[in-house]
Amino acid sequence: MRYLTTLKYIDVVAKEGSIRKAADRLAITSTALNRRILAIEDEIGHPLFERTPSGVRLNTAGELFVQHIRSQMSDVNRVLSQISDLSGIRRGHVSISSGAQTISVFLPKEIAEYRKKHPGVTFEVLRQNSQAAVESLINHDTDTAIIFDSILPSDIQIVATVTQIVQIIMAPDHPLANETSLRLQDCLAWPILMPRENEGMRTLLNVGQVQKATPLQTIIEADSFDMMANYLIHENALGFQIPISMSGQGGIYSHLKGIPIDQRDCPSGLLHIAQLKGRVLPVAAAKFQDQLVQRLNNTFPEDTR
Amino acid sequence: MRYLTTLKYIDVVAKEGSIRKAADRLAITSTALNRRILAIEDEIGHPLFERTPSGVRLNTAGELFVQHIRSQMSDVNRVLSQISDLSGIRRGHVSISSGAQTISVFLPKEIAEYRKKHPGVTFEVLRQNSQAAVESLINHDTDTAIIFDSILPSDIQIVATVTQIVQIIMAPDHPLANETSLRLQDCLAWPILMPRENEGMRTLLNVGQVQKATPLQTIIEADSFDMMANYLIHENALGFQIPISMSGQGGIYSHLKGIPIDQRDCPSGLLHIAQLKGRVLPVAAAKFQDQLVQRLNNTFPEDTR
DNA sequence: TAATGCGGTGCATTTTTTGCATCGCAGAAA
DNA sequence: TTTCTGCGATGCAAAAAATGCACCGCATTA
Repeated sequence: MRYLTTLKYIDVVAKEGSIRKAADRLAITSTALNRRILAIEDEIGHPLFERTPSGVRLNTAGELFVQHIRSQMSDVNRVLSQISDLSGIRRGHVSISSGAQTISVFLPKEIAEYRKKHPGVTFEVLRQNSQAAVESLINHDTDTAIIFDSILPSDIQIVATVTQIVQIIMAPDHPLANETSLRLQDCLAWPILMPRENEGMRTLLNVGQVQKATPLQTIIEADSFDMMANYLIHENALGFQIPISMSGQGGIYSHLKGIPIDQRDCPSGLLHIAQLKGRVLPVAAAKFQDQLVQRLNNTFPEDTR
Repeated sequence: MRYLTTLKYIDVVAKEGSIRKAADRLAITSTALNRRILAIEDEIGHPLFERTPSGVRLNTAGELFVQHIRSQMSDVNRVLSQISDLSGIRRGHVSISSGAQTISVFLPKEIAEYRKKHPGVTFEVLRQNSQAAVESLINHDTDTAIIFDSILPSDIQIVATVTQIVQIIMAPDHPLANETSLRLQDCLAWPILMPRENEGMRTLLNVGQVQKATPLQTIIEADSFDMMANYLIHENALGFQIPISMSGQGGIYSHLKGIPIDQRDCPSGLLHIAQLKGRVLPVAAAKFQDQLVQRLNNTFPEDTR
């Protein structure tokens, strides 16, 4: 969209923090870019950037304006995708934030299913913790997010929620593999693979650990659930995962056994599908989100919404 | 805003229904305008207008796009007004739809009071029936609307509501002027000034008239309440008005007596302050709307919200 | 103190936009 | 029917705007 170039430029400058760097990225001269910015500041009658010796930084007016720009640009995309939808082209692009828990098993399955119906739609998947995911939603960098157990700010709209009991995962020949429920005490004797601090699941586990003062033998802290799952093949250790990632065939988790932790030791978490409040999603994103919501609700109907 | 010119042009063409007429209004050549439109249609990859021998008309894609344009433009205005607000300039523009009942007494008082605090703010007041008011809100032609007794569609957000009992108004020396409440039967002997059919108040009056089969002697039907009020000075007739217009000193209504109609004969109506759902109003408009809402709630606290 | 990297500016060049004259076309009017 | 009018589209030259180049002043850094 040609008429949006200036806006796009401003956005890039804001992100790069420097006119010259932005110009470089946009493949134009810094002077051209500089002048566009001066021109629009003049038009607005108020500077958008603070000039510092090392570059530029948005001032308050700039913050307001850039926020507006981002919402405009994503709205244009929405309208354009609606328009292409009219001609039956059914193309589009969906951009998703996902936590580490859901990204490797659940999401690929869903995307594949969606693309069977709409092969023209492309995807972008970002693995982000909940804070980053929220930020991406606000910046219109992503359309929808799958966020595990985090309190979300009020400008984020929760579209669906399911409860997920934390499970202890292990190799199928592990001595504990035949239990139907485990307490944290049962795990003391075994090496533990622990999700890192900024993962939502860690918060849940901390509850039990702190309350019971259970000194788990954490041997690896990682932010990759896949890495931990793969490790379980090699050492008789214990890891954690939520049911949504255990379900379905294929992938590393199907070779592992998952046993729920007793609720007294570890509360169950909430898995949310969320989007920016008030935002109208592009057709493709909206439909994909619908699919996610339906899938969650069908797979975990016991949920207390 | 320079980068919005093309969008503005499209909007005008859509409204005029003809490229040449729009070009005329925009003070450019039809060819320049035509080419801008062709260019953007090309960019979108889909025509926005249907070409007819007598001009152009929006197609579905165009409808979508124009709707988007309007929301963009009003959003830009909002952001700009927020930005000027930063520099303490406090300028802005408020655009209001009002029904005939409130436009001549209530609104001027409120606007004057607002402008005492914010002299930089300009106003635009449109006298419209409820359908037109709703349409104006949807098109972003007005920011806020005062609508009397109408069922509003779901894309309109009601910000405040007060109940308004219909009053019979008359000259202060009228034989009925000392009653505290009147029934429609009491009015049969007098000439009646009746609001026109498309006014909300007329609907309320019809209820009583039809139910009771009371043959009121309507001598004048008018869509101007001021005209009717002024008429009462010259002939001992009866008119109708709602309390909000009777309150306050000054103006024609302060010389008239208003007596509520018995609720059995005429239901009371609802006066709404409304805006487009989901729209973030410019600062000036939002503050003015706040003032209206507060005024209504303070003046008519008995309201059942 | 020299060097580096930043935003801003004057000027020639390139690209885009505009206006004029004109075409083809489809209803309206004669 | 034919003529006429008003519509959007297009070729071409003129006007306007955006761009790139060379360069400035300035503050920080080595």
